[in-house]
Amino acid sequence: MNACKVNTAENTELKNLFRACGFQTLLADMVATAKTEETQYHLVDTIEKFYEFLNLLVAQRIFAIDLETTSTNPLIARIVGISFSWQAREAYYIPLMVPEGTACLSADIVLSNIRAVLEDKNIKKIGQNIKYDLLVFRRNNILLQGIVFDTMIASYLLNPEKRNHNLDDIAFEYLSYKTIATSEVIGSGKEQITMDQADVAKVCKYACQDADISFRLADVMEPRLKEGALSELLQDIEIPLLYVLAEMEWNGIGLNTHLLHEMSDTLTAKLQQIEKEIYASAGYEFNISSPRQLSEVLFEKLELPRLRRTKTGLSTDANVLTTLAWQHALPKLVLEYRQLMKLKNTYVDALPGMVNPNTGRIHTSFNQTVTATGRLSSSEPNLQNIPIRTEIGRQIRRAFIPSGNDTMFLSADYSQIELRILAHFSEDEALMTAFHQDKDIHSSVAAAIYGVPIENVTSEMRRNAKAVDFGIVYGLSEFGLSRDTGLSLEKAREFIDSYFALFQGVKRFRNKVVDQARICGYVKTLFHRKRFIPDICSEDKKRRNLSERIAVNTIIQGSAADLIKVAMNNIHTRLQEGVYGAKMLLQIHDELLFEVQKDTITLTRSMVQEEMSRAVMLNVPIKVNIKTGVNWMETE
DNA sequence: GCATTCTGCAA
DNA sequence: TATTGCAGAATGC
Repeated sequence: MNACKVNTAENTELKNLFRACGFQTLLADMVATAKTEETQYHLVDTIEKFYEFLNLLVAQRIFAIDLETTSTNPLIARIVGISFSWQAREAYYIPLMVPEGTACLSADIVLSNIRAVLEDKNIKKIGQNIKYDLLVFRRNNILLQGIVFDTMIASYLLNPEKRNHNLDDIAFEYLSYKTIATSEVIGSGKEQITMDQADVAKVCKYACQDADISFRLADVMEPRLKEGALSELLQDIEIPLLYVLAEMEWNGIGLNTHLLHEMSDTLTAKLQQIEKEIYASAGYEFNISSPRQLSEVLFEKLELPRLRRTKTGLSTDANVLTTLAWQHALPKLVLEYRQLMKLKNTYVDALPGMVNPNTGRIHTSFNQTVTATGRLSSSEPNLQNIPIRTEIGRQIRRAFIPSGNDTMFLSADYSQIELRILAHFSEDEALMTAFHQDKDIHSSVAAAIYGVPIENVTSEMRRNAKAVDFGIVYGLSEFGLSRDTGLSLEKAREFIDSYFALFQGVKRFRNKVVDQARICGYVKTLFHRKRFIPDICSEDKKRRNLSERIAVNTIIQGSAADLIKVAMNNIHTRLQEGVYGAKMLLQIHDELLFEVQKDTITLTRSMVQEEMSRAVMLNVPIKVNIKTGVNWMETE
């Protein structure tokens, strides 16, 4: 049998996988391959064929669609071709870009003829990472509608911990199908497709395969989702959300690059100054950014105490340096240097380069299939970790600006949403009461633990209580708590004990979660998002403990993620009423940032407030704080 | 060039 | 030796 080409590394990997599953069969016999399967892939490259194709297309109620493009960035990409499949092992490819000198259908004619089908919400579409296609179509003034299935999202819901949800991996997992390697068709896959590298027939084969596989996957994955009670989560939350995320990515956010350039110059001057002081303090010049060279200075030259080790040497992280700062001037200088260098390299200097030349704005990617808990992630650039905690860092937020003088930012954030969800699940009397009475939750917890009236809670008491509240959400240990509060291990243990004595509902909830996880092997969120916890019964205490923390945290963090996704969908629907003059720009886990027309700001404010608060009914109130400002710093 | 390690930013 | 992420610089292969 002629199995497809598999490189050595992949081959070994597959064999190991099969061994792990107890299979002895030869690799070649196990895997269906592109080369041994009968497929009918049609190249639609003449106007006659296109009209034939069109006749078939308009008769379909559901099909898979896939775009070949010139770039991985949908806001730059141009369409190379479009593939369709509405029957297993059969697909059509319409090239829109071909080698120079070759004839090709006009993109205008093709797009204008298929537009009605693409924009018909009653004609169902399937895709792999279809948010991408949605954005590329939008650049071509086509508003894709009727999306009912995304194989990437389906794979994510079936196993959110999987690292790759690319089509090749999913096809192998659910269809035992080994695709033609992309590299065989168009090179490394990261390069742009140029017609010198690949002729149309090859691209056709690859494009048709993707649409075909996507179509077949939907068929296989749908029952799997039903089995896992995940269909509603996909249809009611994730698929509608994909449109919202595409809209947010499309909108982008304005950046005052001039301000950032000024900040960069200031930082450069400060850094040079600190650098000089560090060299003077050390006695010689070295690379401050190199942990290895720095530890040589700190621990060999200056003979400062060696506080903590890493895998490869001595740690020089902020904790270590803060402790060492008591004994020597250098660690403090390095801390300052590191802080400024971090801000400069990661934000101040990097962000201006991410501005899209066509729109003059920053367009992040919101990834829907990355986190194990159901949260979104943001990348290129990550706009979910813009500094806020230190004054100098916070200044960076001033550079994020609304598009014009008639617009402002509006930010809306959930107040203590994770603890409210904890109160909801645990039905803890004390916690529920505190929220019903709208008490400051950390002060309230401090008052209970220290046994003082809430007005007598000191800032230190509150700080410690806050650390425990965080700890509960993350799954706490006395070590972690003592590390965070500076309390002794003994004190930290006492603190935790008294917390659980007072909040017995929380204790019961934790035990219940762990028991459930042991029994079914997974935990579920508010909207039935699942995460498997295979190590929950591990013999290894460390792994077991980690699994228990993961179990508790996933329910809380994941439910909070579900909740804000529902709110985003509902707000998006409301915004389409058209009376608001507002755009959703960013989601930062418990916060939404909007750009709003000044004259509709009151209206938008109350709508956002309403939709976020009523996204789901908990047994405690949901509180939302809303602020407006002329830049992102002013809305904090 | 690519992967790993350390570091540090956010919720 | 607290949960989830992304990214830059140094470093090693």
